[in-house]
Amino acid sequence: MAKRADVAKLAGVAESTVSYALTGARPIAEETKARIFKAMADLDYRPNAMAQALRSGNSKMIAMLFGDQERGISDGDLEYVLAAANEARSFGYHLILWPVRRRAIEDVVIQADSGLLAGAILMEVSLDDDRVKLLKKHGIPFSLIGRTKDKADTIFADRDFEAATKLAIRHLVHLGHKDLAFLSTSTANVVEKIGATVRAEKAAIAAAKELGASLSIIHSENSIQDGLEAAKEFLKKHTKCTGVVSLNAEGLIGFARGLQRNGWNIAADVSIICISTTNAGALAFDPPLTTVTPPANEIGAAAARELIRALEGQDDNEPQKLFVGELVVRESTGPARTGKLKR
Amino acid sequence: MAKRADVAKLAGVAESTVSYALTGARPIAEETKARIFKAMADLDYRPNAMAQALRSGNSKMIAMLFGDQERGISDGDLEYVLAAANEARSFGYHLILWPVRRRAIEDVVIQADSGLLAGAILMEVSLDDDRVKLLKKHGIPFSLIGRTKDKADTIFADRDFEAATKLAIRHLVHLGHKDLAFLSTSTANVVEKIGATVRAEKAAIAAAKELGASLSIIHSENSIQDGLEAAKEFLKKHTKCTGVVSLNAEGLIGFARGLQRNGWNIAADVSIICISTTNAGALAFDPPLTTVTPPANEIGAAAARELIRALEGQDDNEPQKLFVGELVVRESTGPARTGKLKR
DNA sequence: GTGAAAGCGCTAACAA
DNA sequence: TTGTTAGCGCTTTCAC
Repeated sequence: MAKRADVAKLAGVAESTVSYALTGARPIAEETKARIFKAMADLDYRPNAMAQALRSGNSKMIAMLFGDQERGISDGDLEYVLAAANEARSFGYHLILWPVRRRAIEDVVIQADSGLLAGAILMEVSLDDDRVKLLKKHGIPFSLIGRTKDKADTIFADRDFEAATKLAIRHLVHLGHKDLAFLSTSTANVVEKIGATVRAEKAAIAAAKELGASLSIIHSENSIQDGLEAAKEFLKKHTKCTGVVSLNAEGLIGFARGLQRNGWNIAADVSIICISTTNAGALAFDPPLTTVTPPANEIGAAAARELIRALEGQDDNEPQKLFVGELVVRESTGPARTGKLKR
Repeated sequence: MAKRADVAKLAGVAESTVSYALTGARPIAEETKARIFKAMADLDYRPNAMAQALRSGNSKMIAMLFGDQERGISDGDLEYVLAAANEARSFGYHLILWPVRRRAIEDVVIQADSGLLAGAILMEVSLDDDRVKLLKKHGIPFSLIGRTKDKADTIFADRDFEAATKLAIRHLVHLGHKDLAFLSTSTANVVEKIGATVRAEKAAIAAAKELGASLSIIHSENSIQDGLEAAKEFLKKHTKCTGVVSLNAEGLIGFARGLQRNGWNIAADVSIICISTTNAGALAFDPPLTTVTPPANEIGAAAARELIRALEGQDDNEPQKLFVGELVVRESTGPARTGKLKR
């Protein structure tokens, strides 16, 4: 593989001149530049990435910290990761996918200290996240998908749960629904509270109040089995609710199934809208699910982009961005029932 | 950040001695070694990864080439990727997630030439894959998830479609099914034939023959909509079939829905088994789907492991591995119906 | 059992 | 506008 020195020799210039021609950090005579580029092409020259990284101190690698072990992986996750990888590539950066248990973050710190990592992106951020503290303490640049409670000096891309939830609730209210339920994971006994859960619930309560609807909270783990249980609870205590907003995607599969098994008709008897499933997941439902779809692409891309901008010392950044997502009306929502259940 | 020279000075030895203490490539007096490690600990020393890579010519980075744009991403994909990333980490390697259109592979070659990449893992391999040829031509080490037609000198981890399909068909035959259908994507007009499609269909035909069942092939794109169409075709032409084996995961959602809408009872009227969905996907079905689940974890890990072994010149490798997957009997299969349909 | 020194390929301060 | 040179931090050959 040809190197800088070979190019310089062939072009009849100094090695540094080749460097400057490449970076443009110094004016080079057009004619010289042409000779240099010709030489590079002739030799099929590729700058050595490791040498550049060593010399410049920037590896152009960012790690995407993926906490699998804890709560399993969900359909949507890949979209965030790919979006971040794509965005990183477009800036000449590379995304290292790093599966890491919450407690094994030290490993990442070590690799950052070793110069391998320029920065990191964290997913599944909890409101009071030890990992964030550790990265801050070690001065490792990072961005979040999600956000902590204290968000000063933090780069993040997260969902605007206030707006997303309001979009969902307003859709139902416009359809004439007055009594709503909100299906979500409980945060009561969890030490590491995920921001999404806490914020979405708070936002749902506020939006319902503002839009003049009643709201019952149904807490249930995000699994099909637990969703079935939640349906039982709903059938016992919340039958006057005609509209359900769900933050649980997996759980909603069980929840809807539970209602259907009891003879309920989705849309006709009860409207259901999910604010956290992918479009593919929504279409797998029968009937297809109305959603406020998380803009995973935009969020993943923003997390990568803003981290890279910070790494490069850009000043035109918007380090804290919120994304709402789009209301996609499919067939699981309809006008509030007025008479009896259709069962 | 402390470097080798600092450690050497503190331990009162030469820089090279520190290196040898670390690699063990040369005998070092126990007492010296102890002093060195003490110094490293005191200074919280981390070897510089970039310097090591530059000097040794091994970046310890492997790229996972993820061809998104073409056929969309599916639920199971993340599992392969994470497994590979995990396995790579356990060898001290890093997995770069590289979203790349089929035609943009040159980009990867460039980065390999630049010393950034030690090797690559390819997914969604077609029987006659240009990318494989290109990587071979450029001498870039790689492994495949899937395999090409000509598999000489190629490292791969793939599914054993013969065995997996036979497992599925045998399960049905044991339940008394004699007339089966196989649901899969057509390969007729596709230039880049994905190995899975071709091999699974061939294997299904062979297994049915061997086990004494008839087999109708139903070709349908792998989408819910096309699955619904396939169900119509099934209801028109294949009503004597009592068992269906599907290679399409997404498409099967539509297919099953189409049958159910027509009053068919899954399991009672027709048994359905899928050989390509995740366990999570199987549970989202109603009734839960019997599957021969692809061992994505094992396959992803093997692809990474064998590539790394080859990179390190190990000789105890098994570069070509096939994985069957496990038959998980859930509720979508049952004894073949004898009398009328239950509709 | 240990040390000295050359150099991997590139960048940037200094010099002209 | 261009050239010279000193390293970035590590490995490894050669020498003792």
